[in-house]
Amino acid sequence: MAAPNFRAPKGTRDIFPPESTRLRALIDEFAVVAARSGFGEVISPIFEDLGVFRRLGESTDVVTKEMFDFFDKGTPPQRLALRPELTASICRAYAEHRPVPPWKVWYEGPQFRYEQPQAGRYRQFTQVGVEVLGTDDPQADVDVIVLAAGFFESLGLRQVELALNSLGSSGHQGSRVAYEQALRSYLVAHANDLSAQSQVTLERNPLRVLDSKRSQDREVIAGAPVMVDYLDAESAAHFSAVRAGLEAVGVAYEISPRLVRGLDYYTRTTFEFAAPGLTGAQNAVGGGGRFDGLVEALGGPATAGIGFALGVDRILLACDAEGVFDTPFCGVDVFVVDVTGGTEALKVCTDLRQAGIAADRGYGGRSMKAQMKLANRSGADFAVIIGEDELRSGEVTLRHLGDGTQQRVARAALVNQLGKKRAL
RNA sequence: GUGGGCGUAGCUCAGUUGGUUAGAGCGCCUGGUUGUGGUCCAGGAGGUCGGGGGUUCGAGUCCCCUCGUUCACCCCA
Repeated sequence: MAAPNFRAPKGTRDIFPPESTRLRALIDEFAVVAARSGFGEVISPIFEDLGVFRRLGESTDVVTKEMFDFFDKGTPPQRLALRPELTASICRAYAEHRPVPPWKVWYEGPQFRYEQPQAGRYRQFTQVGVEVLGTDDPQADVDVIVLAAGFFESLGLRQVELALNSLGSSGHQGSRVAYEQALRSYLVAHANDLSAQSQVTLERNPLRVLDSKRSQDREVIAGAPVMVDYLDAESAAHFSAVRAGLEAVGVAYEISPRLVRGLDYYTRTTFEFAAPGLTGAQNAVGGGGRFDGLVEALGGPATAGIGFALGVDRILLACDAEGVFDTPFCGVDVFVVDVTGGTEALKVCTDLRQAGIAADRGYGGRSMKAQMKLANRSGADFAVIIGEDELRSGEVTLRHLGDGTQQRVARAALVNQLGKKRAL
């Protein structure tokens, strides 16, 4: 392969049609589903003060080693970072502007993590998500989960599995603290049977050990105390209300007592969507939970929050695996072939486009044969052909590219004709 | 950050134990007479074999480094 001077940076890629069309369609579908549940879109900056993301927790990899951070040109320079996720940005926006709760927002866009790329894992990736701030009503949790499940369904995905857990309340009196202590002492007692990596993880955050996929750790983890047994009364009630809500609307789920999400801010409800159709280890297509302390950690008022983020790139892979959500058509309706110099194509295309008909034409005054090839490739149903004859008589030839039939049509009647044919 | 696989035309790939001007299919371009695509036929363009260094009379083929990619760990979407 020739060696171009530049390539897309590691872990990033260029997305061309028709894949880009499909990605856009997926985001559009999400926008429709979210709006239907009363969510409005928030467009926040792609970079933030590094401190915003520091609040995600100093024991998370996302914060400690995966941040794309840099200094701006101010005096003194400000330390900024490309967003590794959007929940923190949304909470910062809430703390800054104090919208009236409950604040229901959805978002979409690129996020950045300096990781080792892999199938379904990029340094720049796209997520869609929602957050509800300002209520800890368990039915908000349910609404949010049902929204995600409904979105998967609207794409045609059938095999997405929902795993549910509660991490209990955080804070000094919270049940999470009691559980962490119990878990830590259990794991410490069995440390000799854990893998070396898990022993390191244990120091940092015992909860994360539950996430280990190493076979060596399996036995110890299986015997570990379970969060659900340590829930305080309030958290337990919240959890069973969420479960009751899911059952009321018929959304299937599985309690997954070892589901630990990677970001430290999660409290109480946590959940994850997995697509078993995806090969490899990257089969989580989305996840979320409560982050009741995050707004406060960012300097805002004590505010409950619940939300999720879905990985667009992985969802598309899951759609491929199930053979659903086909790439939408991304061609034009009509292709104009002009062998009289091109000015007629210019005029006809302009007329068609003004009438709302997608039209394209060839450039460079190529032969009719070459232009017909372009017409064929464009995906258009019709070719409008303009030669010297048509030019003289004020007509065009309208050719149906499917069956090859064609007819002469007066120039003035073209838009009308096409409108009628397209309606068929 | 750690380990394994891979890296030949735009795409998917062949390239014998290192040996003459590096190939195929698809795609692209131009033709197949006088204005017509999608099928068919014939031509053509396009590669310093990811990049750099080394071994050798000679390397796409061997060695080292590097970059990218892929799989796994880690982590997460």
